Amino acid sequence: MSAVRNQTQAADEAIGDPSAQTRQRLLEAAAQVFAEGGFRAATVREICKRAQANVAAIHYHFGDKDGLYVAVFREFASRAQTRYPITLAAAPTDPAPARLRSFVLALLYRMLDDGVHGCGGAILLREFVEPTHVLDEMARTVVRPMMDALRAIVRSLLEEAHPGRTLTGAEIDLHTFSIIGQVVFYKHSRPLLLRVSPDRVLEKDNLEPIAEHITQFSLAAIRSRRSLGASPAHKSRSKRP
Amino acid sequence: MSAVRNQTQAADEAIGDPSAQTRQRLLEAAAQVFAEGGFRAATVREICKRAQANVAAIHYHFGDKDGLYVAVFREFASRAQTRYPITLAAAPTDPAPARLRSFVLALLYRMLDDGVHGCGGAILLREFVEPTHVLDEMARTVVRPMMDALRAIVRSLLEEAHPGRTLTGAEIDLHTFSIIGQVVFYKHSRPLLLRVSPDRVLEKDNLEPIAEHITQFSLAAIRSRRSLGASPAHKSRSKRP
Amino acid sequence: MSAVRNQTQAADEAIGDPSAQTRQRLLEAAAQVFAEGGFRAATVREICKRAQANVAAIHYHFGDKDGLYVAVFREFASRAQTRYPITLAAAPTDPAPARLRSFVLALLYRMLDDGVHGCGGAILLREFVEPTHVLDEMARTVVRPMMDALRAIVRSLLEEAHPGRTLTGAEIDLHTFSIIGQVVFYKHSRPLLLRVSPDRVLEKDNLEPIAEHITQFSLAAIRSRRSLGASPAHKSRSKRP
Amino acid sequence: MSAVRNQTQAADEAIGDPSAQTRQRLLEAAAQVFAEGGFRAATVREICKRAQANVAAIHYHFGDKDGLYVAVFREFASRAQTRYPITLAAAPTDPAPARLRSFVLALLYRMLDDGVHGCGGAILLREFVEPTHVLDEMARTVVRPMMDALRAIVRSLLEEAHPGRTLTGAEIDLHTFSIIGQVVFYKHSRPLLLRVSPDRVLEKDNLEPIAEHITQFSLAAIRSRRSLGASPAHKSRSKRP
DNA sequence: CATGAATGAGCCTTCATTCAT
DNA sequence: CATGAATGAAGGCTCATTCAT
Repeated sequence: MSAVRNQTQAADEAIGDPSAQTRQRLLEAAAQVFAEGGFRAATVREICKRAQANVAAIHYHFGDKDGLYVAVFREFASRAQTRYPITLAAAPTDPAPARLRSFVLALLYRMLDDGVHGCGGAILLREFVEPTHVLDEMARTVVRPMMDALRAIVRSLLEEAHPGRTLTGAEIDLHTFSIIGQVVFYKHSRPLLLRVSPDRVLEKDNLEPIAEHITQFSLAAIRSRRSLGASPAHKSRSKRP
Repeated sequence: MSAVRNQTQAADEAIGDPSAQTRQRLLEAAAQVFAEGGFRAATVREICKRAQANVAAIHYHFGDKDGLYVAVFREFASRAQTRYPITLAAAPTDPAPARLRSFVLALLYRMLDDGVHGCGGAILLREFVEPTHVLDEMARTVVRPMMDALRAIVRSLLEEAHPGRTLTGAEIDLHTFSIIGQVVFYKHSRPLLLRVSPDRVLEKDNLEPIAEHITQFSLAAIRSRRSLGASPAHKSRSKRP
Repeated sequence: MSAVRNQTQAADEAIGDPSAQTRQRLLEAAAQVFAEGGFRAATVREICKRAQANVAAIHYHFGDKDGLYVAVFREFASRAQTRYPITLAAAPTDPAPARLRSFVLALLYRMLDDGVHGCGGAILLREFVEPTHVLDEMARTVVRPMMDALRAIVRSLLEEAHPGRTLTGAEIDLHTFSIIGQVVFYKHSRPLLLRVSPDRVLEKDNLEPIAEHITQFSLAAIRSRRSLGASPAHKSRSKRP
Repeated sequence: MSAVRNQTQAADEAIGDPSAQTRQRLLEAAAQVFAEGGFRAATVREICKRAQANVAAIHYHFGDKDGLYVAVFREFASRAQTRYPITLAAAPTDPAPARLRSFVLALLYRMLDDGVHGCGGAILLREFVEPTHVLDEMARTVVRPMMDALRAIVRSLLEEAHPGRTLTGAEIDLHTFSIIGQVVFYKHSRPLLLRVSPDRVLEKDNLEPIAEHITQFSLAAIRSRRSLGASPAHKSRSKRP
């Protein structure tokens, strides 16, 4: 472990540094392999073969397979955040609906395109199924800020739609999840969609209509008189007026 | 493979048959182990130990580890369908909103209850991340009928809300996915919710409020004048007030 | 580890049991290899090759390399104790000098011949240089009883030689160590003896004269008036009367 | 190998030479690491880390790991001989008993002090267990002169005790070994002593009493009438009163 | 039929060593 | 000259699978 190169040290290196190049090739190859078969199925041999590096290079640069995994994860997380900055999608002064649209769009783009070859998302997805400690990190550094941003948007929208109404945390959360759920569905259920509705699989050319639909669907729901008419409590099941 | 016992043969056996009992114990144990660590991480030794069976028993009953996996999958798929029959959730004659509510509720229950009986859901989830041929089977026999049922409900609702409007397949699909997405979010993103909003993780005691929210949210969205105002085509990006 | 076979279970097996045979071959081969290069240098592959067994057999029978090592150690310790029972070397009623002679003889025999191929001693020796937890076990089960036996003999001899003198523990220990030291020298320093005095290396044909010398040397020392004239304390360095 | 620096060349360098300093640091660090875990367990990386030198430095200064080992060995052998010159322990004109005492004392000091300056003794000990070609060198340059010195002392003592008796080489050797055996026991069996008689482990504060005991014990034995009563031949086994 | 032992491939890791700077 | 990166060979261990009973 002590042989693992200092991360900042590595980051400081010029791009042209041959060492950094190997490190980068390793990172890219690992992303692919991890995405294809998961952490367990991935073999360092396969990764090294694709990166045209020696088996020992991984242990030199990243300490061990785990270290490589974490490095890949962070790499792709930061890339996604750089390319599709969710919180900056819309100016904070924009009206809430525009910010919602920006949010949905950014999230969809990120899911479709995240990472250079779309591996980042696949790896994240695996974390859902078999969480490791990197998921904790992701939850803290990526997901929570993102959710908080959406919560703020949702709160604005609900306050506009229901002036004077006091909003509970549960109400805001449920609306937030309804929006996120719609978006991530296209990522999570992609293998299924490929099999039952190949035409609707999220691609570049249908990303914007899908974003528009989700935005409108959600705006309509939030603005409806009913959206808060029913408290999240049980009595909500009684017939509506 | 030639040593694999004929399945119907096995099914025909009396319940009391010790062979059938072993088979069943194997199935239960395998479900647990597969759910806990995934196909790859699961070891036949661990499964056999829990099932109190011999290492070779798996190969006798199921041919190999793969065969066992498929058997487990089918077993739990059929169980879920028996317990929470989604298509039968509401009488076909019920009004569409009631059928929607039944659908959402059944789906949530199924997702939650999978965990109770040994992780059928967890295993299915893994298929999303790393599809095998059993996912094809699932898509055909389980998901497609379920989606078609929801599509029918959505169609009814949209027709009620927008009489005279000609609905495109895309419109119906997008609405359908918006509903399913909201529901499955609680399953797919559970590990994340546990980390960022532990209070909102789907449990028995908040299942019904969640179902109610999703139903109301979706109904409001569908009934809104705007829900179809924008066609799924690109022009939807024109500025709205 | 859980897969390691129960030891008593293995011991109960008939000698003819093929499983026990493999186990035994493994044990013998391991003894050789461990003796030749030490624990670290020994490779399971080499051991298995010599035992004509598969690499995985070791892990099946002994859990891991460590387990095999411990098993080898115990095997040879118990063999040595069976063949050259030190405490039984002489009847407890024999005169102390005879018991001393028996002790020395047994210890020399054991060192020369211990284990089937003399590996047991080599392995024990390595423990001295690089102690592992098996040395603790050996110290408890083998060395301590042996030393206690010798201590008793020494005490008898000293009491005979110095009637009325109160013996301290230190006095007895120092004499005990002087005897053991003479004996084990032939084992410990064998590689050196081979180089500087090849004629004196302990072999079967000179074992008895060596034993006789050590016995007489020690008896003479113990019986001498001076042997206790000097207390082990510092003042002992003053000139003797 | 061709890259290995000439040793005299290195020795000729001024002390202040950074290259010589590195070489020295490497030597010290290697001594520690070799002593701690043996040749095999020692890694060049660990040695270089402790010496704050580059991984390749070892190969530059010593050719390879083996070369380093030999260098360390020679370094510490010469140091020991400088500090505790055994053959010079007593003036050749001193009476034999005094010379014996000096010898025993010097040997004990050497064994104990090895540990202080970084484990020359520990490394030597390992050679006993797993001799390499450096042991040959040691036997020639260190052990043989030392043994010859003791042999001379023993011969003097025996001649004093048994005037007129013709001494055989075997007789002298056996007595010599009996003395050396007593001394080195405290080094060789130290790990065992730590476990069975922690109070008697050789330390600075009990070194002199131990030396005194060994000296007296041996003197008494040698001077006894019996010490040569039995020739090293077989008839020695005849019963004695 | 069912069991315990055996098999061989493959994985992660570590190490001494060498090669371009 | 000295450095940091790269190399390839093992090593211990695990696993699914298959034999003989």
